[in-house]
Amino acid sequence: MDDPLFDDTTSADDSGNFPPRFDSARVEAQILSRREAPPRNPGGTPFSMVVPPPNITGRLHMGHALNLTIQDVAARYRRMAGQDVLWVPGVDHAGIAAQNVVEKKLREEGIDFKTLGQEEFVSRVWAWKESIGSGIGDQIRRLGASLSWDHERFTMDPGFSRAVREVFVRLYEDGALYRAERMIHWCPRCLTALSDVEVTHVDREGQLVYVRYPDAGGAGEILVVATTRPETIVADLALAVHPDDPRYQGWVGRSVRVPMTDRLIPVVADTAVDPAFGTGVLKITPSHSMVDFEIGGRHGLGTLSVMDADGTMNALAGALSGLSREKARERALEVLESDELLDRREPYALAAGVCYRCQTEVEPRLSLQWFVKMAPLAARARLAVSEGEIRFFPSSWQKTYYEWIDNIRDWCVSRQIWWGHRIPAWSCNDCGHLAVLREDPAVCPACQSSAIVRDPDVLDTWFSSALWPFATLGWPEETPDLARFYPTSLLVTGFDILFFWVARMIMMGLYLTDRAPFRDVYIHALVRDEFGQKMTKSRGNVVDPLELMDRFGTDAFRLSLALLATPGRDIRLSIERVEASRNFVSKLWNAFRFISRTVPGGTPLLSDPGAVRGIANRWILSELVRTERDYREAMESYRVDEAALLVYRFTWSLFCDWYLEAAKTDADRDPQDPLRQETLSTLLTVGAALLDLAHPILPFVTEELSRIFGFDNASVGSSPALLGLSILPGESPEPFERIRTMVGSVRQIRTVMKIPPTQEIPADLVLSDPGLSPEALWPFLRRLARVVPSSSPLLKGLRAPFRDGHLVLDLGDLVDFTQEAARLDREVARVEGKIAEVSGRLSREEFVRKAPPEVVEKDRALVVTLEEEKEGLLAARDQVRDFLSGGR
RNA sequence: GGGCGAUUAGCUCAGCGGUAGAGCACUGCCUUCACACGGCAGGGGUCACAGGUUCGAUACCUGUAUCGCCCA
Repeated sequence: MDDPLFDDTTSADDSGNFPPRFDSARVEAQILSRREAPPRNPGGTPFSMVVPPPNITGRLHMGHALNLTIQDVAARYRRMAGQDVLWVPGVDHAGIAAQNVVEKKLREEGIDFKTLGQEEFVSRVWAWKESIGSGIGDQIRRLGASLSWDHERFTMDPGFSRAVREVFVRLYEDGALYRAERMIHWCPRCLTALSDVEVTHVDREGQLVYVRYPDAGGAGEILVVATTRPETIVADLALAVHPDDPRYQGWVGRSVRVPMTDRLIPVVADTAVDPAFGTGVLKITPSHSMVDFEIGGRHGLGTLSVMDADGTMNALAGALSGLSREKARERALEVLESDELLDRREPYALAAGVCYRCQTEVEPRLSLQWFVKMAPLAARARLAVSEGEIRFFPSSWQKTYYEWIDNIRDWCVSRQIWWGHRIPAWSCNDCGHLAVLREDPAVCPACQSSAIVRDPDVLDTWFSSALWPFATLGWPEETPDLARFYPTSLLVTGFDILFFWVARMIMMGLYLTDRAPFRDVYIHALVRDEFGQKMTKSRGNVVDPLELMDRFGTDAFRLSLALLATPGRDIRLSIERVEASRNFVSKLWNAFRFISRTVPGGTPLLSDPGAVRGIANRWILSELVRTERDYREAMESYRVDEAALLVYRFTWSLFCDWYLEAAKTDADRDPQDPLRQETLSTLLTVGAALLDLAHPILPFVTEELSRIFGFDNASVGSSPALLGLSILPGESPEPFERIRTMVGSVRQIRTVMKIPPTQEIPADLVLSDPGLSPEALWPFLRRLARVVPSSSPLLKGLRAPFRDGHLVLDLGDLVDFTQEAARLDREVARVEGKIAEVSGRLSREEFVRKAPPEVVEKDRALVVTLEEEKEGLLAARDQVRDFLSGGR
C-alpha cells in the first residue's frame, strides 16, 4: 500500500484500490444498508416538506422519481445550509385504486367481493396492504431520498383517521358540509360517485343522430332533434328551443310524441339552448344530463331515470330495457330506423367524460351524496395566492389555479365503495334523525332508538389527502412538530394534481388551521419518453426508474432528472441522457482518484483561501466562489436544473479540464517549494467544496468520496469548505486566463500542423504585458501546451498569437504553411467581422448617447481587445506568407 | 369555444434586451502516468413567420402558422 490515503480499511473497495469506475451498485447497497435517518439540527431554522404520498398500490415510476429527486435536492441543500429539515414520508390509502386491485385479486381467487360484506372486504384490503409491506418505501429509499422515516404516516392510520373524522364533523357543524340529492358523475364500473375532477375527457368519434319527434296534434308536423345519445330518448321529458329562435316560435307550448314510446312531452323555451347546435332543438332528459337536469328544474319537468347503476337500461326503458348502454344505443337506432323516425346521422367528434381510475365512460346520475360547500373555502384559497402568502414556481400556474378556483362547484365527497374513511353519519329508522358524530353512537341522539344505521359510504381519498400537511404533524393535537414545522416550507408536486390535491390542501389548511399549509409550491412537469410521448402501460413505453438505477447508478439517474427539470416544461428522458450523466459521475470519481494519488494523507485544507498565491490556485478558487454563489442563487429559487448544470460545468470544464492539469505542474515541484504545498491543499479544498456542491444531486458518490477522504460525513455535508469560501481571493485570477488563451493558440496550430500531441515544441515567449512573469508561465505552458523554452532565440518560427504577445514555435521541417495560412485567414475574417459589428455600433451617435455608459464602455474595451487580437493574427499571417513565398 | 405552454445546431434542450450555448450525434488527431464512460481541435444555427417598441430584439408587445396540454 503505497498511497497514504489508503492505509486503513476505509479505502474504496476495502482492499486498497481506487478503481477507475465508480461501483454504484456496491456503494449504494452499502450506504442504504445502514438505513440511517437523516440528521436533524435542532439549533437550525426549521425547513419542512411533506411528500406527496404515493398510493399503496404504487410502484416507483418516473413521476415519483422526478418529484422525489427535486425534494431530496432541496432537503439535502437545506441540511447543508444548517437548517433543521423535516421531510415527512407517507402513503395514501388510494380508495378506488386500492379497492380495484383487491377486487381483482379476489376475482382471480374466484371470490366475488360483494359476497364478503363491507367489514370482511376491508379487512382483506388491510391484509393485502400488510402483504406488500414497504415496497414503495424501499424504492423511494433506493432513490436516495432522505426522508424523515421516523415520521412516516398513512392516510388511514389511527391518528390520521381521527383527524379526518374531526374535519368531517367540524365541516358539518359549521354548515359547510351537507347531504343532498344532486346530479353527480357516476362510474358504472366502479359503481360510485366521482367528483368533477375525477372525470377526464377523451376525444371520441361519435355520431350526431337526427331524430323526428311527431307533433302530438297529429297534423303530421315533426320536430327534428340532434342528439349524441339516442338511447336516452326513452327518458325524454321535454324538447327545448331557444325563446328567440324564429324557426320554432309556433312550437313552444305544444306537445310531441317521444319516439319508441307512447309518451307525450311538451316543447319548452329556454335560453340555455344553443340555436347553432344541431337543429336548434334540444331533447331534455333530466335524469341523464347535467344541463338537462337544470333546464328540467326550471320547467318543473320532474325526473325519469331509465338506467341502473351499472349502466343497464331498466324496466322504464321500454323497448331498450335490459340492454347495456352500448347495445341500447344500437337498438335505439334500429327501432328509429324501422319507425321511420331516423332523419339522418353524421359523424361527430365528442369529448366523452371517463372515470380517471378505470377509463369507463361516466354517467350523470341523480343521487343522494355528501357535498362540501366550496365557495367560502375557495375565496380564502384564492386570496392566499393572490396576496402572495403562497408562491407558485413557476408562477404561471397561478392563472390555472384561479381559473379553477373561480369556477368551482360543490365537492361531492362520498364514495360508494368500501375501502376508505367511513362517513361518520348515522340515520335513525324511527325518527329519521341524521347524526354526524365524533364518537360512534349506541342509540339515536334524538329519540334514543337503537334502530340507527351508519352511512355505508366512505370519503373521497382526496378528502383525507387534503389534510396531509397538518394531519401528518399531529393535527388536531397541538403537537411540538406542528408548532415547529407547520406551515411547511415547500411543496413539490406535479401539475396533474394541482386541483385534486394542492388547491384542496390550501382550502382545508386555511379553514382548519387558519394558515396556508405551505409557503412555496414547486410544480414540476411530466416525464415523457424520448419522443415526447406520455409514458403509459398501453403505449408500452414505460421506462422503469429502478432499471435505469441498476444500469447507470442512482446518482446518474438523479443528475439526468435534475439537469432536465426546467420549470414549466415536460421532460423527455432518453437513455443517452442518463448515459451522459453516468459519464459525469465517472469523471468526478476519477478526478478524486487523481487527487488521492497526488495529495498525501495529512495534507491540511486551506486555512485562508484569500492568501493563496499560485496562479492556477487563485484562478480555480475564484471560479469556485463564483460557481458557489450562482449555485446558491439557483437553489434558493428552486432552479435545480441550473444548480446541476453549474456543478457539471465547474467539475468538468474548469476543474478537470484545466485545474487538474495545471495542478500537476505545481505538484511536480520540489517538496520544499511552498507552492507545492499550497497546490496540494488547494486540490483538497476545492475537491471538498465540490463534493458539497454535488452532494444534494449526487448523494451516493459524494458520500463515498467523502468517506474515503475523511471529509466530514457527506450525509451531513457540512464540510467547512462550502461555508468558509465566501471571500474572494485578493488578487485577480486573470493570469491563468491568459495562460488559457496561450495554450489554446498553440493547440490550434498543433492541430492544423498535424503535430502529435506529445511532441514538445521549442518556443520563445514574447510578452507585451510587463505584469506577466515568464518564469511563472513556462511550467504551465510546458504541461498544457507542450512547449519548452528554446535554447537559443528563434529567428524563424511560427507565431502562435494571443492577446498581448505571442509564442514563436520552432516547428523544424514539419511545417505545412498553407493550412496555417488558411486558418489564419479565417480567424482574421472572424475577428474583423466582430470589429465591424461593434465599431459600427459605436459609430452611431444614437447608440453612444442613449445606451447605458457601461455598455458603451464595454464595447469600446471590446474593440481594443479585438484589435489586439487581430494584430497578432495579422503578424502571424504575414509571417506565414513570407515563408510561403520565400521559403525558409 | 376559453386558457396555458412550446417553436433556438442533425436530435434533445438551456439562455432571454447588449460578441448565439450545452449534452448527444458528426469530422480529424491522440490509448500522454485520474478518466477512451477519456483528451485536443473542428464543422454545423437568417434563434417559426410578419409587424411594432427600442440606440439595440433570439429575448419585450401584437398578429399569423404549426404542435402539445388543461378547462368547457
